[in-house]
This record gives sequence, C-alpha cells and structure tokens, in this order.
Amino acid sequence: MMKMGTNRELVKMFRDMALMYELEEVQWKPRAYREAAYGIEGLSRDVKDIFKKDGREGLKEIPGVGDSIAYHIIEYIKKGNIKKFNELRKKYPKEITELVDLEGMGPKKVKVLIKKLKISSPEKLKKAAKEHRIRKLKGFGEKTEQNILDALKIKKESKKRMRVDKALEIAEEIVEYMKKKAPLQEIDYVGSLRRMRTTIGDIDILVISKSPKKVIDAFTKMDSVRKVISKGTTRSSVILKEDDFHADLRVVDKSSYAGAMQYFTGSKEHSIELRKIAIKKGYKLSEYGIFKRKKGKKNKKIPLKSEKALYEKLGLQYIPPEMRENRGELQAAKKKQIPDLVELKDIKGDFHIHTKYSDGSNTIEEMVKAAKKKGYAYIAIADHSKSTRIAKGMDEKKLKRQIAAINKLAKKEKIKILKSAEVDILKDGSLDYPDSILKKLDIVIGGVHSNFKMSSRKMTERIIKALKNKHLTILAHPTGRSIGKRDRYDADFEKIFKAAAKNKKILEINSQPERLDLDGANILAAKKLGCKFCINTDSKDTSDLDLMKLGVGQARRGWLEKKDVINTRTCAQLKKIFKL
DNA sequence: GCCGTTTTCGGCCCGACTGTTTTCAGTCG
Repeated sequence: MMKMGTNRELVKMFRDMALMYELEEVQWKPRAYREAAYGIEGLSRDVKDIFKKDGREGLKEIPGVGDSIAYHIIEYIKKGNIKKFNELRKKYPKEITELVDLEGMGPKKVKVLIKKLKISSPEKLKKAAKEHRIRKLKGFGEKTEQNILDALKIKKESKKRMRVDKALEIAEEIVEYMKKKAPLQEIDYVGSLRRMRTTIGDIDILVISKSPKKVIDAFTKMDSVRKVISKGTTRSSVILKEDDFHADLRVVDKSSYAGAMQYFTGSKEHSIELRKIAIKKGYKLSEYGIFKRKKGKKNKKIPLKSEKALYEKLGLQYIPPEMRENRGELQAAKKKQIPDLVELKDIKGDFHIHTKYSDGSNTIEEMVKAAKKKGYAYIAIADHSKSTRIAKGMDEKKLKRQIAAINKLAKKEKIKILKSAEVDILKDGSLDYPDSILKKLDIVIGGVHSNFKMSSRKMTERIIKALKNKHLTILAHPTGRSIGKRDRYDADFEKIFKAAAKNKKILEINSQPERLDLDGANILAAKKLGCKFCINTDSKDTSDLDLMKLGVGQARRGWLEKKDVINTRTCAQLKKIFKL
C-alpha cells in the first residue's frame, strides 16, 4: 500500500462522489464533498497518520471534514473502500468525469445524455454527435452538437497544466501586445499566475479601459489565438495555438479595478471566504467591488482605490496574492498577523550553481560574472558528486581541482565564492564523498538522485541519516518530485522536517520550474516545525540565475519572511551560520 | 454535509456568456 497515496485516492473519490451527488440532484452535498477534497489536498500529512495519532477528532480538524466524511475516511483506511461510493458508482458509467470535464458540459447535460441516449464514454458521445442524435434532444441544438465535437477534439490534443515559467512568458507577451494594439489604461496578469502556483491552468488578463470592445477585438485577433470560445462586451475567452492553452481577458472601468483585481486573482476558495466575511459585515462583494446592502433599494458602491483598501474595508490586513489559498490567511489577516513576506530584492546570493565541472554549460568564471551582475554578495559553486553519472559527477580528484580553481579565483574577486558540492545521499543515507573531502567544503548540499522507489520507512531513515551527518549543510530538493514526471518520494516528511529543524539543517527551495521543491504547501508545513530555508536556482547556465523569482514565489506561498531565508543574510552573518 | 465573535438550525458567492429559447437554464470562472 502506497502511503501518501491515501490522501490522493480520497481526494479523487470525494470529487467523484460530489459529481455523482450532483447527478442525483442532491442539494449541498456536492459542495461539501468538494470542500472536504480540497481540505485533504492541502494537507502535508497522511490522513492515516492523523487518524493513528488523533483519531476521529483529528480528522475533523481537516477543513471541510465533519462527522460523516470523517466516517468515510475511517472506513477507507480500515476497509480500503467506501460503501456509499460503491453504491453511487454502480448507478453511473465510470467515465462520467471525462464527460463532465469537456468544455461546455456539466452535470445537467451529462445526465440527459446518459438517460436519453445511454452515453457512457467520450467515444459514444462522439458517435452520437456525428449521427446527429444529440441535436434532437430538448435543450440541445445544432450548435451544442458541434461544440461537443470541438471539445472532444481539443481534449484529445491538449495536455495538462502549464509550467509557471512558460505561462509567465506567454502572459508577458500578451500584455506587451495588448499595450501596443489596444486603448487601455492598465493591464495585468492575474489568476493563479499572479499567485505563483507551480503550474498554471489558464492565463487570466485584467484590463482597465474605456473602450472594452476595441480591447476585446484586439485580444481575439491575436496571431496566437486558435479558437475564440466566448466574446462578449466585457470578457472573452480564447484557446491559444501554443499547447491549446486557455487565456481569459476581462475589461472593467477604473472604478471597479480593486474588486476585479481581487476577484480575478482568486483563488476561488479564498474569494468565497472573503465574500462570506463581506456578507457578515453587511456588504456584498463582487468582481465590481464592495457594495453596501440596502433593503428594497439599489446597493451603493463603495469607492476603493486599491486591493489594499478593499481588504481593509472588510476589516482585514492586506493579503499578498501568493497567500490567497484559503489556508488560514483570512484568519491571520483578521488578527493582523500577515507575515512580512520575503521579496526578490532581499536575496543576496545563491548556494546551488553548476558549472562545466559537472552538468553545467558555463565556466566558474562565467557564472561568477553573471552573479556579480545580479548584485549578489556571494555564490556557492556546487557540482554533482561522483555517483550522479548522468550529470557527469566529479570524482575526488576533479573536486580537488575545482577547489583549487575556486581558491585561485576567489583572491581576485570581490564577490564571495563558496566551495560546495551537490553530494549524493546514497541508498544507505551516507554521503558520496569521504569526510576528508567534505570538510574542505564551505557548504555541503545533500540530495537524493537515485533509488527513488524505496519503502516510506527506508526513505525516511535514509534522509534522516543524512540530516544527522555533521558535514551536511543543506538538503536539496527535499521531496524529489518532478512536475508531470515523478511524484515526491514516498516518505514521512513531517519526520524529515522535524529532523532538519533539530539538526539545524537548511531546507532548499529549488527554483527549477520542473522542481519547485519544496513548494508553498511543504514550506508552510516545515516552517511550522521550525525549519529554516534557502532559495536556490540549481543553475545549469547563466540564464538560470533568473529563476530565483520562481523560488521566491514558492517561499511567499509558504508564508516565509526574510528572516526565514538564509540567503538574505549578509556575508558577515553567513560566517556565523556556516562557520566559514 | 459542513459550519458558527449575530446561529447547534438555517444558511451555504456572484455575475457574464451561450444556446436554447421567447424569458431562461446551464456552464464557467
């Protein structure tokens, strides 16, 4: 049995149950099951551990989980299935989620299709559409039939969510293009990109303009647009040629800017909570701003200059976009306990830089020059150790040569160049170099690069053994996940984070877009356990140094302040930490 | 089914767009 898999399986099951209850036309349950799924998704612990430690009451602490759903979770932990889930499953075809996920389809339409045409899969749906059987149904028509065929085609071609670096690039291109081609006062990208999620579902753009029609025309006529899904007087939605990516644009006038920024930045869960707070205070919150509720009369709009003013009007401290995930930030804002988040400009150096000595494509000198250009006070050169053969890891001899080269270069340079290495944490938890070599290094970055598939117990022991090694300074990409390729290792990360805190080891926030490891949720969990962090780029070439902003984004999502991040320290302060 | 500095019962976010209708339901974000 996979360990952390339990959470994922429950999330999937509860989402499916929500959908099936929707088909049953049961009120409110769908929402409750979705909220529970979302609550479980946000956990950094395994529900099994929670149950083992704190029982049913512990489970009920999970946001969205009450008596009934806690019962279902226990049922699943003990028996491996949920009776109610199986009952519902029998009534509906297995592939309903695929049908509902099609653009323009929802539970109501799917239900009619199942009932009237016995459609149970995307294949059967396609056949029915081609045979023009769908247009004859009440509430359906020719257009809907064609849309279904389009949606099936797009679904087939399109891939998963987009990496944040790519989404940033596309969003910036759209913003630049729109600035040139359309009459507008303000344009920003919003949505999950502004919140700096690790992956982006679609690109959201917000515009202030007095001529919305011209703006929307310019948007839908971009060369990069493949299909226009909707085009109204204030909003439009398109599919881009690049990877069939969705982009949405919304135009508002200046008086609605604060409301629209808040609304379109999300997250949805955060916004829903915020609206509930507004209602309690006698207001109504919409994408147009805050309105005073008046019985029998038109609601009166409250002028707001900024998002900050919007939050303050609701009695809250301003919440930075990266924190808006309904993970306790609204409660913190109420108590005026929003942390002063770390910023890119606070970063004074980078501890994880590769060169031609292993798998980097630039020399030490070139990387040093690029770091100086960034205004850094220090960098650490950290190439791979010998066991990482695919990355051309260095043997002891080569590392010694590199150390000598750095010593020589350091004499000429003002920027502090630290000697480091990304040392493999071997299968048994020992490090890939002998102590005699490790002690010559200023910083030792330990990382797992092989034997990913161990039992949870063994992997946890392996990493904790490394964390107890007196030479190790930093734990690189602690969970080992690779976005879209590989899940994090099966291990008890709460134990690992605790061990890191206890042994005063620093956890890396790796800024490579396919890693982003730790990510925001892990960081938040580790911070609560007393861990310290550093944000590294793991650069393979000089342009990779720019990835720092992605790591900072994750740090902010994990509520980190400057003091939590080691590479915001000055050179002098570093000496105390690393005993240089 | 969940939740509570107005509630242990009675609420549960809100508006735009499309396609089908001829005033609105369904879907989306």
